[in-house]
Amino acid sequence: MPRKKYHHGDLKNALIKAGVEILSKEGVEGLSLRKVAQRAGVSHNAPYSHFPDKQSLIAAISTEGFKQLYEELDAAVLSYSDDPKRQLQEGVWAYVQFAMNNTDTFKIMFSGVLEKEKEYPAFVEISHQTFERVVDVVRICQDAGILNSTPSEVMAVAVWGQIHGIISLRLEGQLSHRVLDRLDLRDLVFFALDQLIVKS
Amino acid sequence: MPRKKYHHGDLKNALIKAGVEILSKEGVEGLSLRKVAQRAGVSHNAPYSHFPDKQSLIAAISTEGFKQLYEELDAAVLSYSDDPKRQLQEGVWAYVQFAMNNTDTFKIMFSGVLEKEKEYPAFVEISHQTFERVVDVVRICQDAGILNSTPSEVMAVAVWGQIHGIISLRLEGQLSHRVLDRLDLRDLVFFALDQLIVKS
DNA sequence: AGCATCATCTTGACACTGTCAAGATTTAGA
DNA sequence: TCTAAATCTTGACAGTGTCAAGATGATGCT
Repeated sequence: MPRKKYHHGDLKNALIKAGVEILSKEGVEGLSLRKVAQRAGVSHNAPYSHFPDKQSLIAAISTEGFKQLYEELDAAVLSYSDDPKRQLQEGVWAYVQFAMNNTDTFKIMFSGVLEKEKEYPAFVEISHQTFERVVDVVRICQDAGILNSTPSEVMAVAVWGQIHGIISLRLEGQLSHRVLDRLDLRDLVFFALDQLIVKS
Repeated sequence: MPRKKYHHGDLKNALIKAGVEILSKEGVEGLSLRKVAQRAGVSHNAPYSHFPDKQSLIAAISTEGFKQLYEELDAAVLSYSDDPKRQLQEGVWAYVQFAMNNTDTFKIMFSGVLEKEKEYPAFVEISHQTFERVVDVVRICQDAGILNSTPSEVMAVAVWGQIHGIISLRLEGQLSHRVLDRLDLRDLVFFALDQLIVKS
């Protein structure tokens, strides 16, 4: 494999991977360009050959996160292609699990650090693509009559926002014990989702 | 007023105010202890007489943000005390407006920087209090039959999560133009809220 | 082949950050 | 008034992102 070349071979990806690792071990606070470089075994300025600045590295990490999220979401949805409601539920649950298992990557993906002036087209594309996947599922559920027949994108925002909000509040520690003692996260999310589903 | 005393008189509050100002002018990135101190007209280490570290200042700023949010929420709700649905809608709208008008304060309040090991009791209290206010409104709506009669706290999480998620995605630039071109934010939020309301 | 160009990586420097230690100054309490 | 505490300043340190300049290796042209 491409280890030990002394133009390293595949920095950029090594840097992204190192970033993800630091993120999961030390959290968002501990993520610094210099530590990423050190962990990849290069000097503190090597990253600048591949990323113009720190934000670009973060964008790349976020992009990678979205790719993983997309795949897990897609896999979950495909597993129940004969049952629209189950498809919606398991897709949502995949989203929640991704957030819980990759807390800090998830936070960085939605940390508002991105998209100020710059564009990061790869990031924009995969996040759009992910949203489109949600729209797909919503459309299927609308066709099956378990979601209101509003424009699918609008309904998708309602669904996505619902879940994203709950998981965000959860990660913040903002969810009251009086709630979490009563229901575990899966039940809570499914309850919230049920509120959006038209009663048969 | 307490200006010009040379033990300054009321640093701590001056620091918090300075922090809020920097936050609104330079964003989260631009918020540093030293800049806060400079803006308050004291040396770079003066803040340490009032806050043990930067996180504590952030906690104080967040606490102040929650107080303001609580008041605006409360005022909106009280304005329509004869109409439960309107009460819910305008409360929600106050939440959204606060987020849009105080973008960076809002982000810091929910930035996950808080509540790691330390406690910040004032912050915890006002955020709990705010949540309780939401529960109140939810309970009123349940009594009026426009929200499902589930445990109020659980239903409140569904409502709060819904709105919080949409506004978070909005602040991230994650809301597709295909949605925002069709509906403005108020209509979008109200549509999402309507999905939670039982059809009469 | 040899050579020049270019990408990649290193070294060194700079301003800025959060935080600690020590000292100065003001206020408050006996 | 005198002492102790609270408040604020000065100075230092390691860590940060980023710029500039140089070294090192790979690539491609002749």
